[in-house]
Amino acid sequence: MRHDTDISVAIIEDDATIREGYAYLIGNTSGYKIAGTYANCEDALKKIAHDDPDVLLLDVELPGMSGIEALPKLKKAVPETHILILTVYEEEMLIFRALGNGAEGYLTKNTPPDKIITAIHEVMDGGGPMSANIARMVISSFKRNDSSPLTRRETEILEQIATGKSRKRIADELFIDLETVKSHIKNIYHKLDVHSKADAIKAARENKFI
Amino acid sequence: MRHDTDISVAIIEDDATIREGYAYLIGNTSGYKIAGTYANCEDALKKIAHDDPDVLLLDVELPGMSGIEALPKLKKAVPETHILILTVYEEEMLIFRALGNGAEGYLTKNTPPDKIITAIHEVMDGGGPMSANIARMVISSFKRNDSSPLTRRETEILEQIATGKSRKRIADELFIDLETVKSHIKNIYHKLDVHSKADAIKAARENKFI
DNA sequence: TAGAAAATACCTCAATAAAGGGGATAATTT
DNA sequence: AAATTATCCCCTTTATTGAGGTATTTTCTA
Repeated sequence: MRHDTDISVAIIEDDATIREGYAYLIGNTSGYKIAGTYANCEDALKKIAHDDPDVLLLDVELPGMSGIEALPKLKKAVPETHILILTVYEEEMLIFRALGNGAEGYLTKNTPPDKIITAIHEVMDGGGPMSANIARMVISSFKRNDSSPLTRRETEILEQIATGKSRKRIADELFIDLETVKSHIKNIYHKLDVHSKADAIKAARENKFI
Repeated sequence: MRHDTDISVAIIEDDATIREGYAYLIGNTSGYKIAGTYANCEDALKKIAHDDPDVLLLDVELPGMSGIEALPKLKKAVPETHILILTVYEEEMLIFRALGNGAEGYLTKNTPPDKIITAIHEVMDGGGPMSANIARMVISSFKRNDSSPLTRRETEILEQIATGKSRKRIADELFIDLETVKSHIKNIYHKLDVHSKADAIKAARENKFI
């Protein structure tokens, strides 16, 4: 039985078998209906405003425009639609680019059917469904390196430098002398074996010291 | 029945009722056992190395040392233990500080018992269990503002500035003239209504333009 | 409680970067 | 065709940076 309150779902996926599989799964789940299915982003961008789905399942590797490239355009076409990435790719770069471009969830393709349905519901409900390993990667991206060579004060000062503040301003805000800040920076550079602000920030970020 | 392969769980929670409730739940679930329960972090830090749990459920609001302060010390005491935050607090600041300090999951206290058990298993398995709203906050933290006033090039240059690079270096790396970079910066400052690097970075970060 | 580590402050120096102002003209996009 | 974006050029003045030192006080921690 179909209701007006059914959650409408659209799919962008180039593999016809997979696409129809998902459509079959969702179309036959009570409370859900299919608003449209598209084999590529170009096609989707033409039709999606009319179909206006509640949730869009988006593949990232597609012929033509990639799912990630299409994200901002899709967001513009259907701002209310919740976009859920559904892909085999698990590279950090892709995940963070997808989330940065407006994806509200990220599932890998080994996700069992019932979890996909749950995720659709969750994203509608203000959640951020992620596969377990994706969630761990996302959490890891926050984690500081607990064996940093920098002292607490040095870390604090390098963080301030990374916000673009001048040494003078940092000194003022930390209520210490400019010369003290300069000493700390000197020590930071020695420890990180760098000779410039940019290199220090780069080294510290790569190693999660800041 | 208890096995050597049971997942051992410890709990730091000041409310005795809640603490014993969790202990009862976990102790009576097949495949799980309680390694220890503590009412505060000071107490936990004394005993946890001996109890050596696989997973630690950690409250953030505690008398004495807070859970977040204790995180690095706990990590040091039991580096192999997976730490799962279990709290009523949902402030962004707390969440990001907890994850930055080594928490591998974040659950709110309305999480039903079966989900807590699942989360314990998940964190052991390399996942990053989070309550739905926490996951959304975490995902949102990655999302760029799609109505930035900055052009693509301006955004790119401001990102480079935020890495601490000099204008000259940015010009070299983008294969454009120093004067071009200066023009872009001029326009960025105008658009963001700021008069310095630090303020531009701050404004852009706050508004998720970069 | 002694020694180590961290944080603090001071000095000099040359080189570079930043910020603000004024322009102009290609190259894209819409 | 108009608007936006990207590019390049000139000027000035002040502020910042990075590198070389030394030295004191405070705070851990073994």
